[in-house]
Amino acid sequence: MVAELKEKAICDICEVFNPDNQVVEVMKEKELADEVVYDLAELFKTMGDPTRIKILYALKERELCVCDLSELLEMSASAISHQLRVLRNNKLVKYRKEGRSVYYSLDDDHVMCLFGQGLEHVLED
Amino acid sequence: MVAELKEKAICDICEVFNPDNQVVEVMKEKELADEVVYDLAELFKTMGDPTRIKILYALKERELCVCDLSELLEMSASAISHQLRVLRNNKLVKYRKEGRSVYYSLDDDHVMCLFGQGLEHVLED
DNA sequence: GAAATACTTGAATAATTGTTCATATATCAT
DNA sequence: ATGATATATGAACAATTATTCAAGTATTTC
Repeated sequence: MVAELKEKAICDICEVFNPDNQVVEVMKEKELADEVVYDLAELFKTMGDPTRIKILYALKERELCVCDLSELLEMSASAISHQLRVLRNNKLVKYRKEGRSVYYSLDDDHVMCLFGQGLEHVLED
Repeated sequence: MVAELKEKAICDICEVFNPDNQVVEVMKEKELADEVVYDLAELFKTMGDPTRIKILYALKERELCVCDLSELLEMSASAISHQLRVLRNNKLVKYRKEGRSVYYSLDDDHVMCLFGQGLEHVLED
């Protein structure tokens, strides 16, 4: 059962179920296209900051506005807004305006998947 | 069958099979411990550089020595060595000495898992 | 309209980072 | 020992980055 799924898996822990997925193809390539390398680096760099990690984690269940995040992380609204822009530019969060508030939420599931995988690495040994 | 596995999953795409895994527990927490936040950020920051992405990807199947990597990426051995140190410090690669060469390889599966998840995000839309 | 609130943005500054260059260590061949 | 090869490391420099501060826009309330 598990073996069956593993056929298309990149590794034992993280399974990719989408059968005709580009990822599997790209991972088989000998060299990565420069653009892919650059984009990947940008993605990881974006997740490579404690403030942004906290923001993403805070958004894991519910959407929050800038001032919610500002209070939660005990940082200025300006600092939070700057970081949200970085997250937005890298498609890690999306937003929704309501009155004078702007509500942010995670853009897709990949973010928390990466989080989980990262934790696997960090928590081991 | 898949549903059965999904019970313990963090998200639809990336499955965590280890049943008594710390990750699942940590992800349920409201707040992340500062140390975990910092370590996660360090991990992602480490993967957030094109040169290091290329090194990791080059090591995905076979171990390589510094001068192999140096030729492959067309960079000085010094630059490669500096980056390998960063990767070593963050436990993303391990090494093995043989004569005057030092062979580097990926430290564990998580690295390529993160890669796969990262690609999922980068390649979509 | 005026004041208040929520957020964004640009400039400035301090801190961090990637690469280069020079130098150092270790191993091997002669 | 000497010279050559493979790697590591420290200092230096340019480039990038996170936060702060001040000023800007947009929306609501009075």
